[in-house]
This record gives sequence, C-alpha cells and structure tokens, in this order.
Amino acid sequence: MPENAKISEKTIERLSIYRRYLSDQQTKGVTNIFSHQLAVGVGTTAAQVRQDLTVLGFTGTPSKGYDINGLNQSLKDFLDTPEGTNVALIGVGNLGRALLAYFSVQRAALKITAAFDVDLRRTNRLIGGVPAYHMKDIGGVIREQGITVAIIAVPEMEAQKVADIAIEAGVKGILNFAPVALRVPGDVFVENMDMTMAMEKVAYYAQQPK
Amino acid sequence: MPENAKISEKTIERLSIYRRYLSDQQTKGVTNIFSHQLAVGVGTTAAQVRQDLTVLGFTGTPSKGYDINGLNQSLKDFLDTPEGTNVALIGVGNLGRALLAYFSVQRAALKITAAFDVDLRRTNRLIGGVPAYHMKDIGGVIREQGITVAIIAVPEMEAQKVADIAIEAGVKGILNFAPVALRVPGDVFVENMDMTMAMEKVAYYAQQPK
DNA sequence: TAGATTGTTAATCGATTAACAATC
DNA sequence: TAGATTGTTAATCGATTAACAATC
Repeated sequence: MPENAKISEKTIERLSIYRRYLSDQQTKGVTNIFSHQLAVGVGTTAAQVRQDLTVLGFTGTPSKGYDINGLNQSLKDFLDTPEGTNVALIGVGNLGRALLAYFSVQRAALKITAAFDVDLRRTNRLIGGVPAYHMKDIGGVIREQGITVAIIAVPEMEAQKVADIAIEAGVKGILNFAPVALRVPGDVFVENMDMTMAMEKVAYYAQQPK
Repeated sequence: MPENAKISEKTIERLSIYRRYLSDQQTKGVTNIFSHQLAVGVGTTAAQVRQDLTVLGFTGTPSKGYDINGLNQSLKDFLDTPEGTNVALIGVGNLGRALLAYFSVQRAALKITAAFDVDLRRTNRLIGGVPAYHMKDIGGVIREQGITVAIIAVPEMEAQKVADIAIEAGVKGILNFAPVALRVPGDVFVENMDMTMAMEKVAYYAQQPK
C-alpha cells in the first residue's frame, strides 16, 4: 500500500464491509470471487470493488477473480494493527451494555478491555466479562492500557467532558453515540452514530411518495 | 417546499441535526441565531447551513439571522408527518431493548408501538412499555397499526427474512442494525447502522500517523 | 449610513461510473 | 483462440465551498 496515497472514508468503510462478506464466504469454503459477485454481496458495483481493492496492492486475475484467503489477509494487514486494538467503553447504561455484548463476539483485533461509568453499582466489577471502573479513573486506565480507541455511550451532557479526558489520556479515535458535535483536536478521528438522526431520515424517506 | 426539488440524503441528515440543536437552544430561551452560530453548534459551515435551510422555504434576515421558533416549526413541518409515525422494533435482544429505552425518550413524532421476537420469554407482554409480539404476528400487527418504519435488530441470519415480511406488510423504511446488505424493492429506503464497520473505521484512523 | 448577513448562483472539489487495452 | 475479467485512466456526476449583489 503506497504510503502517501489518500484513501477516502467511504473506501475504508467498503473495505471493512468487503472483509466481513469475504470471511463469510471463506467459512463456506468458497475460494475465489469475481468483482461483480462481491459487489452484489455487499450492495455496490463491480467497478467500485475493483477500484477499492487497488488500494490494497492485492491483485486479481481475469480468469479466477480474487483469491479469498489472500484477499482476507490483505484486508487484515491493511485494516488491523498487528498487536490488536484495545477499546474503552465509556458509559455502561442500556446502550453501553448492549454494545459490550455486541462487540464481545467480535474477533480479537478489536476488543473492549475497559468500561467506565459514574454509577457505583456499575463499577469495580466485571460487566460482560470486562472490568468496569469509575469514571474518575478513566485517564489512568486508558494510559496504563495504551488505549487509543473509545466508544462514548454517555448522556449528551457528559459527552464532551469524557471525550476531553479520554483524548488527554491518549485516545485518537472515538465512536460517538451521544447526539452532540464533539470538539476535538485535528489528530483525533470521530465517527458519529446518531441514531435519532438516522431514525428521522428513515421516517422522512418512508413517507416520500417515490 | 417545492414539490419537485431533489434533496440529498446529506441535507436531510443535517436538517435533523439542526433541529435537535435548535430545540436545545429554544429551551435555553435563545430566540434568534445566525448561520455561523448554528454551523459551529453542529459542526458544519455557515454556507452549508444557509444553503440547506433554503429547502425549507424558511427565510432569515440579515439583521437577526433566523427566528428559532419559526425555524423549528418549519423543520417539524418538513421532517415529520402530521399524524406522527409508528415504528416497529424487530428483535428484542440486548440491542433491541437498548433501542427501546433510547427511543422511548423521544418526542411523539416517532414512536415505537410494537416489538417482535421469536423468544417466547420476550413476547406477549409489555417490554419497556411497548407490547411485544411473537415474530409470527409481524405481518398482521404491522398492517393493523399502519406501521411504515421498522428497526431491524435481529441476528444477521434472520435479517433478510424479517425485512421481506415487514415490507410485504407495508413497511417503506428500515433502520437496519444487522450487518448485511438487505435486498429491498426500489420504493423501500434502508439506512444501515453498521457498528462493526464504524468501529473498524475508527480504529483505522486512530492508528494513522496523521 | 456602514457593516454584517442573507439568498442564490458560479466555481471547485471529490467521489462514482464508464471505458478500454492488457491478461488469463 | 474467443470471451470474460482485470487494473487503470478518463468522463461524469453530485456535493461542498466561494462569491456577490440585495437587504436589514
């Protein structure tokens, strides 16, 4: 992968989706796949797939398409860090606990290794197999574990505050479920999962005559 | 709002975000706002805000900017249906119950009025104040209640099947939490909330030197 | 009035789609 | 070989940003 190539967010998103689909195919024993098959599987176009895959430097052949094992390895090399990534979950309410369960079934490359809350009933014990700490210990624990990614699942009012603390402690990427625009330094990446907005968008298009 | 104007998804997303921010300001007693203030509040640009707001046909003034009460009303008229929208939640596992709690605090325009699951322990009773039915009753209940929007929070394997049944019963918009590309007719809108993809994207950018 | 902001149109930017020679 | 698919470049499309006369 060329060091100075600029790869769009959309491309990264699709690479992640390709990987999941290809892993599924791999477990089914499929060994090769053509760009248009992959495209149908994930809901895009063959041209898009081919263009996206060039960023990996992984190459297919006109007769066989892409080797799924090799392509999966390339996607892994590209998307994952060799040593895996520790993730902090901030906020262990209804949503937080659901996320804990959701991400616990993931492969080891991304792993929630610490959870935080202000509620004493949810701290200083294991929740879903993950140690839950009091919010006041965020900075220390993140630093100790070398955590660089955090999931924010706290109420709107608290989100900016916990983001600031997490970033101060070394976090460089945030998956934000709080419905606020976080103010962060330029070297910190924020992805917003705005469920209310998504719901309103769906409702809007559902009511359109089309 | 002009009948034949084509409005991009991105614009709809921002309108939803503007509304939430403006509602917050409204409750704080702020009555007027300039495009650049709104832009900072939601994390976009003033030019973007002004261009987006033109789709409402709601107009500001150079001296006062936008009247927040009036703008909120315009956004409501644009985004909401007069009679409100009933939403079905399909899948009452960890994530489904978290979503039930999350959306129960929303204003009345969007309301989860029915939940569905295959697990008998989660059906034929109220969950979070919402009647939970067995999956086999989906079609009937959706039809009876005139539901047009569904949230899919079932395992990957079941997602396409429940989507097909919901659409057959009249659903026109789906908020899909299952990590699969749903195949739907052209008049059905699907918004994917792919949490694994989002997490991988965050991890990718967190590890970039930048 | 002078200055700032508006609505709106034009210019720029970036992403998607199409095209095509090279390859198996 | 003939046919289909590949990598890659060019054309198209759409969204964002900039510009500016009109307005308060």
